[in-house]
Amino acid sequence: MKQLTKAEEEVMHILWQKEEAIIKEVVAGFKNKKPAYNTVATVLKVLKSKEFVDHKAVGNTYVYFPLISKEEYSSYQVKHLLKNYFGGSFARLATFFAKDNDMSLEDLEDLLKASDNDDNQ
Amino acid sequence: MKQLTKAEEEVMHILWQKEEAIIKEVVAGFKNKKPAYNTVATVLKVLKSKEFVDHKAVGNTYVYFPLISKEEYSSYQVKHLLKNYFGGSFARLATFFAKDNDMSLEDLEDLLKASDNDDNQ
DNA sequence: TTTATAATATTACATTTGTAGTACTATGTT
DNA sequence: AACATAGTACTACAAATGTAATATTATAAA
Repeated sequence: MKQLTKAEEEVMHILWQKEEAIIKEVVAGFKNKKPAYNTVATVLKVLKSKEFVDHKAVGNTYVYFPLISKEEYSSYQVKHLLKNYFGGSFARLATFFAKDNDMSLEDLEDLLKASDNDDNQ
Repeated sequence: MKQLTKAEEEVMHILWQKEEAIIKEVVAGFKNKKPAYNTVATVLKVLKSKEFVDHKAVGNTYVYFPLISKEEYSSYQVKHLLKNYFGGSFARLATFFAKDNDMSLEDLEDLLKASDNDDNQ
């Protein structure tokens, strides 16, 4: 799987959230500075060529949808991060995170236990 | 902080590992296909302009060294990942990781407890 | 049926990235 | 001093990325 660029990632986040959308809706999905319609169209064309999205004809327009789920891409990202920065060890990442946030490992375990009881988030 | 590209990231990993190095040593640090000397020189120039590395004159040559530690960049990466893929929640990342690796949360906690006793890695 | 509207397709162009050849410079060797 | 060697600097160029203007096409309205 290829890495998403910044612009591509933003568009994907919108598509993941909306599940499917026409170009206009993707533009609308941008929070701050909305890019031009054509800018988004170009990014979507690239994403299509990379097989991250596809589109289907609906009425007289195209509806775009993700081919890669957010979970699949998340998984890829986590693996990359673990492999390249934490020697492939989740424990090492957890330790790092705890230290980086001034927590003890116990704090972190509590946090996990707590989330265990949550309704799955 | 800017994101590192693939080529830049590889060079940074070598510099992080060696702590400092002349260009030739960076080239030697590549595992498989070693890029041309000039390729590495160019990447290093970009990294210098982005303030990821700097160099100092030693004898008649330049020695390159990181300005950003691997830990700082790791921290940035983890934050990005949490923010964009796990709603900023480490617990959610942990849950995802566990599920993605067919582990229960208990397994994960055990794993953390075990690493707790390790010599810090 | 001309005209407006909404959509996609085509084209453009600056910047960044990836890769590297050639030029230049300093120093060590004969 | 002339030459080889090892290093950096300069230049080049294709591909990818980011951004978007303009052109074309297909309907909807007048």
